[in-house]
Amino acid sequence: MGDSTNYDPTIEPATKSPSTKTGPGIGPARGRPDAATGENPDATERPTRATMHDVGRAAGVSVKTVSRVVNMEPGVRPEMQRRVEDAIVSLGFRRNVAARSLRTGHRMGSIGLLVADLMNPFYSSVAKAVEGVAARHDAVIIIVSSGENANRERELLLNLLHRPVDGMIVVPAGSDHRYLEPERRRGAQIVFLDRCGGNIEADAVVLDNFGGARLAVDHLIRRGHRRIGFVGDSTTVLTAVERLDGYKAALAGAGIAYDPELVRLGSPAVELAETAARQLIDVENGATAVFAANNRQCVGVLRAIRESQRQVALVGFDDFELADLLPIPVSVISFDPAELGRAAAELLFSRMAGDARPPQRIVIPTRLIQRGSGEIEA
Amino acid sequence: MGDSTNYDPTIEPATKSPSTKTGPGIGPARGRPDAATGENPDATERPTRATMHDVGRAAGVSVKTVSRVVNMEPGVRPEMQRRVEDAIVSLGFRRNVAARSLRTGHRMGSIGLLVADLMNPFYSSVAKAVEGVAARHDAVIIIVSSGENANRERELLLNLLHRPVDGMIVVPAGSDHRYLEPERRRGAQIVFLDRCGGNIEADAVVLDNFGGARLAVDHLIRRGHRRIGFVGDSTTVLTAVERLDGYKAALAGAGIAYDPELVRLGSPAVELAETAARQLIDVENGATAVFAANNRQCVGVLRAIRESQRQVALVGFDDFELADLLPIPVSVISFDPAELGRAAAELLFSRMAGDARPPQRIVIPTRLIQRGSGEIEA
DNA sequence: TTGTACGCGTTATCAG
DNA sequence: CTGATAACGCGTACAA
Repeated sequence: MGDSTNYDPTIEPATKSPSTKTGPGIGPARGRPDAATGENPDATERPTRATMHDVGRAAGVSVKTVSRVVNMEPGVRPEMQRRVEDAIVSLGFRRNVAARSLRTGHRMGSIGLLVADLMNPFYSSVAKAVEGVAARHDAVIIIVSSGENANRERELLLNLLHRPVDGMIVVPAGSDHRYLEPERRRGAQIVFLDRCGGNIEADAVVLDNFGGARLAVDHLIRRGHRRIGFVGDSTTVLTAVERLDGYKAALAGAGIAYDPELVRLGSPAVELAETAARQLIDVENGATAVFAANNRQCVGVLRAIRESQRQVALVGFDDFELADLLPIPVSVISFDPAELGRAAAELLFSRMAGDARPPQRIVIPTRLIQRGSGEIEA
Repeated sequence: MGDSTNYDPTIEPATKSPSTKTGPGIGPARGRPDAATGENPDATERPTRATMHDVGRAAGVSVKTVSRVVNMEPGVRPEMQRRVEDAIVSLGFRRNVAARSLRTGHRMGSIGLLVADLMNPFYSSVAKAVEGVAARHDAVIIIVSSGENANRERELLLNLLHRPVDGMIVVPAGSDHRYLEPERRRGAQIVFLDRCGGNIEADAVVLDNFGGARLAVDHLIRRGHRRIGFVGDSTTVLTAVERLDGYKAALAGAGIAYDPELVRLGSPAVELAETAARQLIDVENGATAVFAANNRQCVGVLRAIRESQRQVALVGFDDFELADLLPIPVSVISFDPAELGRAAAELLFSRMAGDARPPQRIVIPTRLIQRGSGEIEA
């Protein structure tokens, strides 16, 4: 799709005037650095970017010397150095990263970050943390979002890997990443975040989903609840499975039978979660407490509870701003999303620097924050 | 800074084994496509990425034919087409975007997006919208954040423009962008978002800051308030000035004297805004209402009001999630951040496609949403 | 219809 | 210490 809207159309030539340099056409132009050492008298405007050749010509040196200065290689006479540096600033020269990477193998100074939804604060925090680490390594991040679509994820991943980027941090939507095996063999560095990759041995930085969910449900059970609802992602998402397992384990630990009627799984949209929660609490013998397995769904459940007449306890997974300012402050399983991003980014850059340890699996701990909503008694 | 932590160190050679192809060293290697048409018997693993040459060799055709297939140019015999396509999938070949752009002028299929803070929902929404438009044009976005630092902004901007990217969307932190003039003359496309660029004639997509602020304060005045506080950004930020002007205009329209004591300007950090708001309301003859000029500061004011004993009216600029679920639902000046991002991105892509109209200035309207907090009477 | 010979801007090799 | 020159992977005249 999107072919007709591609901005790489054939109309371009009309816009761009034929380059004023590099000679009139084919053939070995600029073979000689132009005997005239002074200014160039022909051009009133310079439509093209300055290259190392331009800098060299302006400074009266060869490209290699310019390259040496730019890359801070040793062995350049101070005077040359200064001449080149002056030319660089006066021409506004900057190294072309694309051309550089072409030559050196692959170091674009960019890493890819694939998330599900940029607007989710969880991913924003991750992105910010990743960007921070990247900046310290003089790299930038290319962010794309899959919208939880496995096909799109695959397309974007392969696209980015072949741009190429130096490495990738991936919050996977799909569950089968065998297609990345060839890329990894070719040296692509990939770190999974929040969820492990499927059918692939790769680094991953994840949360203690099981433990966190168990903690939440244990807490509700201790408050006397026995009919505890679960609103979470579809089980195609690994984290959802783990959180559901934690929920089940807590119930089992208290001798409470698992009731599928109290479990609602679906896409992490606020509206859907709200509907689901309504079905759990606004019924006879409904849930007296709900565990919301992610931040979006927690908001949905919150809205459902507000509309309802009943006092329903709630614990969410993933903290959110203003949770403490609500009429009934929301208790949550909390962790630091930035920590996830940071850990993943550090691991990635360490890999790119040559770290060849076997695939790591880093688990970020979670903890319970009591604010009121989870402390409502049954 | 960051030199020592650069991940482009000299240790790399140890990691990468000398390429198994491209011949043993200097000289015109691969001048002949290797008479052996079948498989290559030497390598047990392939550490390098497949190139068009590899595909051509595997399919028994020349690079040009591969290029034709890849770019869907006409004039390739169906059989060739199939052979090439088979080779492409079996080798996992993808066009190297960097190399391509090097040749064709500059079309990296990537645009830069500079924001102040990725974690601010406002910028997240913008980023998501921009990414959506970019995706429809088969482009990706490189996101960097300035942290409201003008020097860093300049560094990042020039860095990105010389990577190169095809275009940039910029939420400026600095107030002087003359350094972008040369870049623009060289054909760089730059669209400013939320705030206009300084000392430069360029496209901009902005909000009706003046009108929105005036609307908010008018509303409070109509409720009988005469001591209305203002918490906003430092006046180095243009939007802050405009919103302050709107505030002043509303006061003037009602014959209320402007009192600098009621105005607090500073960085958009929640904690700072909270402190500032406290100074406005927890004093004798303090403000009975507050206008918070951005979403972060609104949260700060909210916290201050909650801690205070007094009933203080509040209107914020920029809506936020859960505003309607708070004990006193927050009235806001609302607009669609996604609309800003969309408009800026569409304009940018239109420019890149050759649109040469004079610089545009697109203003996104704002409106008041009444929820309760702004309707508290004086 | 297909292949050959460049050149894009940079880095690396090897002579001067 | 410095410079000529060959790649890197791809697209484009032009020849075959």
